[in-house]
Amino acid sequence: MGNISCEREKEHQAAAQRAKEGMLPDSDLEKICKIFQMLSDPGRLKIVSALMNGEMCVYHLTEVCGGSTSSVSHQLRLLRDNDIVKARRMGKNMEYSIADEHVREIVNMGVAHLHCEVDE
Amino acid sequence: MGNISCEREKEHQAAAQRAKEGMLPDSDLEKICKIFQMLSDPGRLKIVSALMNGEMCVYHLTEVCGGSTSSVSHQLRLLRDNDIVKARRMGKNMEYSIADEHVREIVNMGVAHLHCEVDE
DNA sequence: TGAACATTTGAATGATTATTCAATTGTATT
DNA sequence: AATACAATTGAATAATCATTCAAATGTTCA
Repeated sequence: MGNISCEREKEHQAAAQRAKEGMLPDSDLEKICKIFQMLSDPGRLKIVSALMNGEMCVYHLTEVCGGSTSSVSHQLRLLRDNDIVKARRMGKNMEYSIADEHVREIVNMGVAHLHCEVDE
Repeated sequence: MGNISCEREKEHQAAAQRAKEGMLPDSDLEKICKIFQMLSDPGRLKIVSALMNGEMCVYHLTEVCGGSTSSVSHQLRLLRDNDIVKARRMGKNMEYSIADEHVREIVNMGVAHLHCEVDE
């Protein structure tokens, strides 16, 4: 190994060393991935960004986001299982809302990245 | 439509109204999704978080992240095509690095979410 | 030019995933 | 209890995706 010839070899080995030492355990990486995965489908992201405006029931979510009640419900189940949204029953309806502030921040960060285009 | 009976019906309609008015166009939603999608695979997230420590070549990335050179290269291609990382050639090697500050922030946010557990 | 190194590519496989449709559960109303 | 409304579920299909292996490209050095 290490048979690499490159001017900046030292910096790279140092970076590699830091990366190895600081690398999160796989279990953590998988948890983080799950959050991103939940936001990586247009339909789900639409639901989440709709909920950023306040609590809503499935009926309204379907009206706002389009698609069938069933597909919205399936998406909500995934979002719920992965703690992106939370739900509570109010009579016949289920009220969905954003699970916590972190989710808001992550989504807002995605939106921010959209507007501020690439630097290089 | 609108035949919903629920105590908080007014709030929900207001939220739905705001959501409709403020909803990002599909093209924007898809762009944001792409970013999240890139970070939603453990292998890719590992690569990205390794690169948070500094520029590295494919050889070192493979050493740090595991897997085959080929799979790392395939993942890097996706990350590159979607502006998560950037590359430049240095002699025989390709040097990869994080594309911009936004990517760093989004990843850091994911890590932060990990430590600060659910509020409710 | 040829040999060795570093990385990329393409095609193929198997695994995950979103959506649809039909059937079902839970709740309120009469 | 029966009806209607709201949401969920499960199975099936089609689409997307990560990984592998073998072959190819680009680069340096003798």
